[in-house]
Amino acid sequence: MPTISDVARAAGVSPSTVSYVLSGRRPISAQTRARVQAAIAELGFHPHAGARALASSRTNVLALVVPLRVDVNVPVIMQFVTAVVTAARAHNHDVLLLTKDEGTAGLERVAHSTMVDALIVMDVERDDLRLPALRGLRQPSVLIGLPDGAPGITCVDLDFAGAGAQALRHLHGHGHRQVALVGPSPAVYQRGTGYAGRFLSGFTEVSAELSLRTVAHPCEPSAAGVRDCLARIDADLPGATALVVHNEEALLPLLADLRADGRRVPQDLSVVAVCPRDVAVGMPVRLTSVDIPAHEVGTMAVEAAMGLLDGRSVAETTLLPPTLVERDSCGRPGAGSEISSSHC
Amino acid sequence: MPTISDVARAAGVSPSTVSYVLSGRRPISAQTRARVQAAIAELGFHPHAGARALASSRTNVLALVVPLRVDVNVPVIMQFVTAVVTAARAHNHDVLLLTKDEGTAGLERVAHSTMVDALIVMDVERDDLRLPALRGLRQPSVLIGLPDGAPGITCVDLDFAGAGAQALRHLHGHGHRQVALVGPSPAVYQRGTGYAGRFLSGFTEVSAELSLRTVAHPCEPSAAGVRDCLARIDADLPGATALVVHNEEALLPLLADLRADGRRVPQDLSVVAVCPRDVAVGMPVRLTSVDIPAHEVGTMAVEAAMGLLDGRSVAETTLLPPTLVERDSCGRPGAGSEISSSHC
DNA sequence: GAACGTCGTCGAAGCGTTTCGACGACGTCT
DNA sequence: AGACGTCGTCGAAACGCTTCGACGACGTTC
Repeated sequence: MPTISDVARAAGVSPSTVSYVLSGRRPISAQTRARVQAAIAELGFHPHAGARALASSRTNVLALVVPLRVDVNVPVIMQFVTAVVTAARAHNHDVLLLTKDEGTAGLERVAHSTMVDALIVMDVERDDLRLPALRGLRQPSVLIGLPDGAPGITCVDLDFAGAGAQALRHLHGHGHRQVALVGPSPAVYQRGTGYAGRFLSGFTEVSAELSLRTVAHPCEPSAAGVRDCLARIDADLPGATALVVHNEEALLPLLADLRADGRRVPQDLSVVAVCPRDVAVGMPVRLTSVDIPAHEVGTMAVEAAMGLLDGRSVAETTLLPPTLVERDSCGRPGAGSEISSSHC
Repeated sequence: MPTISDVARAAGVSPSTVSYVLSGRRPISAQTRARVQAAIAELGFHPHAGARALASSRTNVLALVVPLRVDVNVPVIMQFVTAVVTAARAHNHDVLLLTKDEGTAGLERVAHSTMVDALIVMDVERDDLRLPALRGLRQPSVLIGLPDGAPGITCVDLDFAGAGAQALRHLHGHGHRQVALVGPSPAVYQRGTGYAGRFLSGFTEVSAELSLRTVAHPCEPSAAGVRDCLARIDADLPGATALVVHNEEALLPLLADLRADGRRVPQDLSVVAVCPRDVAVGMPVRLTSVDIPAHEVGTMAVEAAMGLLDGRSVAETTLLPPTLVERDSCGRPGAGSEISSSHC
């Protein structure tokens, strides 16, 4: 492995000059620069990351903390991850993957040993134990999610309250007056993950504002859980003409159940999903959906981290506005009754 | 941030002594060790990763290359990832996440700049372009998958040929003589990912050996793709009494389709799936399945990497034997016909 | 033409570890 | 009692880079 001194010797300059060619921190004449670059190419020189980190106290590595729990939506997480990795690479950074189950210790380990320049933390809970630890670190951090109170840490997330509101307003606009919310799994609520509650509160507010009849039930993301949840909805709000489904995993079993039940979407029942675009499009019925912009959120989180590292001022909280895309799963209530099989 | 010298001063010893306490590479008296450890704890000392890497040429970081393509099975990938991260942590290593789309360049970047001690590469194709690059690195690598030929690189994977054979033998044992294979998406075959072909070849061999009538079709993992695939099977092998499904994403739509069609599992049609256990169990019908042991494979890959780093000798190829678990989706052909709705 | 900037380069001092050789202090063996 | 190991510790030299101050060599400016 050639070192910077080897390159310097080959180019007939000093090591510092090579360093300045690499970093661009001081002007170097075009000739010298060319010679140095030729030497670098010829020798196949790559600066030693550790040496660099030691001398510059910059690692060009970001830590990303992912949940490995199974009750979270794996494909969505993967979208976040790829977005973060891609965005980080665009800023010449790499990503060190930590799992949430290492908890506070993991964060402190990588931060204290100076393995990373900044941390991005997913699946943040409303009152997350890791927050105090993050505040104590020398490195800045960015949360994907929105804990309670003013966290004093940069946060990026979808505006889930707005999303809940928008989904319901859309159905109201189509004439629906009785709507049920199929929420995430009970475990998500119990854990105190903020987005579930925020979505629900947006939903509930609009429900009150427009005087709608609504119910909301969490839903275990299994065939049985879905059946259960639908049964409860039928019991509590038998006149429901539309469903808002904030539970990606439940989507497919739910649609299957409805079909097996002879309830057609959208003729007998309208559905608005909250999920990534590709999921909405891949369903048997192309679903009208509020997008979960994992890619944007992940990218913004990295941008925020870069901003913090560069000393730029960064908004403490960034909530991305929801966008609802109309597809084929929403109709007017009762529109399909004349052709539909009856349903009590 | 305290340094090793600060610790040494506080404990009244030299920095090298502190280092030896930390690494255990030389004997240190119990007293001294205690004093040093007290000082470490008191000052909250954490060795600087970069300095360590520079001095020892060991980073304690593994690179993990994941595919971020969407035609691969995201939850399974995530299982590999968590297995690798967990196993790596158990060996006091961290994981740097690379995406496959950085290709050869990404591998060389992290390897040449000495960011990692070893590389683990997922989604290896039969004739993978990255293989020559990996061979050229100073760091060892481990493949998850099995390329063609003797790769000269350590490989770990499930024995997919054995899995295909086992699935078909199981159905044969239940009396099935006409069986269709629902394969992965065509993209997987085209890409040359080895496991699809290996599974198919195991399936085909047993088919010939037992003189069964079989067909095999790839299957796009969408509602439409599944319908399509089932239609083709009905056309090519109308007497099929069982399905082997080597396509996790197709599973749910497929079962939904069958149900909508009035074909009950297992009374009218038996199904053997190839998928992780939790997926098989979470389906509307608990599926008899050949397990995809992502956790084991990921762990083994890390163990292999550690072995290589420690200079132990490691088998070049490790194929994990498949395990089939019986659940509720296999019956005898025709067993349910007396109660079933007729089906041509 | 003297004073002053700017530009391009160099030398050297770190950055915080690990590791190798050295070296007392002891115990053990003959 | 002398030679010889072993044990526990130290000092110093890397490891490969960045960065700061310095310093010629040139234009500019009055």
